Amino acid sequence: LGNLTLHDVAREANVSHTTVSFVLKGDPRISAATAERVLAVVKRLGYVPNEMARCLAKGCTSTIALVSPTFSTAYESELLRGIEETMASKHPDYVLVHYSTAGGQERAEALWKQMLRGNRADGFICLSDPPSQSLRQDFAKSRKALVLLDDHIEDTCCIRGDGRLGAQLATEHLLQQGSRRLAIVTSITSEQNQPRCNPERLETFRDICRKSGLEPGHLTVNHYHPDAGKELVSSILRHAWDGIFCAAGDMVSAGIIAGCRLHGVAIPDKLRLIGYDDLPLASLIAPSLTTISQPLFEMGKAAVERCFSLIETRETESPKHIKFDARLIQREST
Amino acid sequence: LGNLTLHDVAREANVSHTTVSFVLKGDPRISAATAERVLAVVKRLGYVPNEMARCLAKGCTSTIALVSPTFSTAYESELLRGIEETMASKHPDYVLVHYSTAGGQERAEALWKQMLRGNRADGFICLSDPPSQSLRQDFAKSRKALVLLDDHIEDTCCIRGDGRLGAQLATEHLLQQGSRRLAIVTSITSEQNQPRCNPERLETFRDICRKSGLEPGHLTVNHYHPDAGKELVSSILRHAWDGIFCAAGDMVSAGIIAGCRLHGVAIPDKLRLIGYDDLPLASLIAPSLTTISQPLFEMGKAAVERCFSLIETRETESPKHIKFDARLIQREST
DNA sequence: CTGAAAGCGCTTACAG
DNA sequence: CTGAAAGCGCTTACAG
Repeated sequence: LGNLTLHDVAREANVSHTTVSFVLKGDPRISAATAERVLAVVKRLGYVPNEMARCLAKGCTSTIALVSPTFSTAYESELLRGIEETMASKHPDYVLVHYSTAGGQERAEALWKQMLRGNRADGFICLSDPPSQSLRQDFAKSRKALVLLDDHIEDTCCIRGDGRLGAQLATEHLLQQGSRRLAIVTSITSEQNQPRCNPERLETFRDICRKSGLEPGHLTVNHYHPDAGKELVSSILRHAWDGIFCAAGDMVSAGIIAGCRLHGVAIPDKLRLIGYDDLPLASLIAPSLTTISQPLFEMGKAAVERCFSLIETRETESPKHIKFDARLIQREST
Repeated sequence: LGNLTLHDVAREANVSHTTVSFVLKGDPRISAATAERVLAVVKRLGYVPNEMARCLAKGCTSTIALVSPTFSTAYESELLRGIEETMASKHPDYVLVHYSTAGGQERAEALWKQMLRGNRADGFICLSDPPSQSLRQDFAKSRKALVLLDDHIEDTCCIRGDGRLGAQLATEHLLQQGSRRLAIVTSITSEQNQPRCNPERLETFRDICRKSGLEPGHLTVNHYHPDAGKELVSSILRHAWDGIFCAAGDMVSAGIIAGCRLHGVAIPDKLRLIGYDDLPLASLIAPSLTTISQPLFEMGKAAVERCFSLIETRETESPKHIKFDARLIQREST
């Protein structure tokens, strides 16, 4: 509706619309003089190509899609920053768009199909539950790049933190500090697009406990919110746990601390607590939170880089898995 | 590349590709029997229409764009939730995509043009600095819906919290509690896509201070991070402020509290502090934070609703400004 | 150095 | 009740 097209520019510049198209993509066949004239018209008219038409004709999109379970996750903040900044600095010509799979398994599946078949992006960076296997095959077929974060599926490129190391550091630290009744807090793996649990952390925790002759406890939450942590406290008291590895993250940990204050449970004297992620929050609450830190910014950067290397080389070789370090940040809660 | 098209479905179902298109959009002209047959083929083949082609042909996109200064802002979390959930429940047929204007004024401007002229969405919900006036005129011309959050530009539809009320509640509360040396903390309005300052909060704070015969102080931060708050503390001590209204939000407030602990400043005895936003954080830190709460979820919902009413009615009448309430949540910091 | 033509995969009057 | 045809705004061999 009143939108400028290539033809408007062409008419104004007295060339064919093909020439305008060539100028815009910098084709060397067009003489400098013509190019300059066309560019001047483009600028004067404020012409911007219609992306839809361009994509349809070219078959690719110049956009990368970031797919996460929700738009509003605090813990991913650094990860997103890594992704954003790497995109902006290394691939300024690409647009990064963010999709949320919120709304249940079915919606998520439909969204993946939309994105994939609707040809909405050239590459996909996924923080959500990974697409199903048949969808992944579609990805491979359609030669779209797919990078999974915090996951480990053999047939797909994955970037993740070292959950085994993180859990090991946390569990051994609790033992060292003298805790003997240990429990882990994880989120629940579920169909409903709810938080999922990192199995590496859980397994490692259990292994180490059992090797030490202890029976590991297991508590679960179904969302990453302080309230979920608060609600855990009565159960923690009932079982008399004295060391909690909150693999569900710092937000839930903060809730546990708040709940303990309400119930008069002294941290770290009666209960030691370790979180995961090292959010800014961790050093602000009282007592401050011992936690496992991952290089989230770097991981985001790596995801973008892998994504583009998949796009550029169209590798078909076995997908690379990249694992990042984890370290323990000790604070007052242990 | 090997992607299914309407023609593949048509061939398989022994109809014309027009018929398939009609079936897909539920045109009543197609008999139930034919429709069923076609739908079965669609399902069997796993056909999904190419969005790019569809958009090009239709001229609209079935997508709403959310535009924010970064993907990773904690304070907007509830706002985003309101937007997301309203989209998912009320407009499941639409796709919500999130763009970030991070990377400076120029990139932002280019992105707006891309989005607008590239025809990437039918409606835009903006949490960033608003597009320039000329861009806004382009929006009007191209009949794209534009809704601004937390802004107040006459020619455009805006959803915002009541900054005057919030500032009034905060300032009067500080005075009531006995503070006499008041300062406000705001972020900086800048070209660089950095945090911007809400002028209503600043003006109201100053007015009330002056009416009470006090000279208002003004501190600024350039990002919404606890560290920025921490750095403010030495300046706070130097000026001996005893009441701070941190209009820059709870994250910065949390940093001020942390900084005060380091410097041994007792809150609220020596310094009273009020934040803005009522993040989960506010009740978790120690001392817990008195703050101004806005109905962020509702505001997000309203933004989506306004956006669709603009799309549906294509109103040309004067744009509506909607203002939401603010209330004071008193906790330990005052 | 430049242009006419076909095609990307859809939608939608229009005709039968 | 169904189909042939034009068109959405680009790109890109191909021809001149």
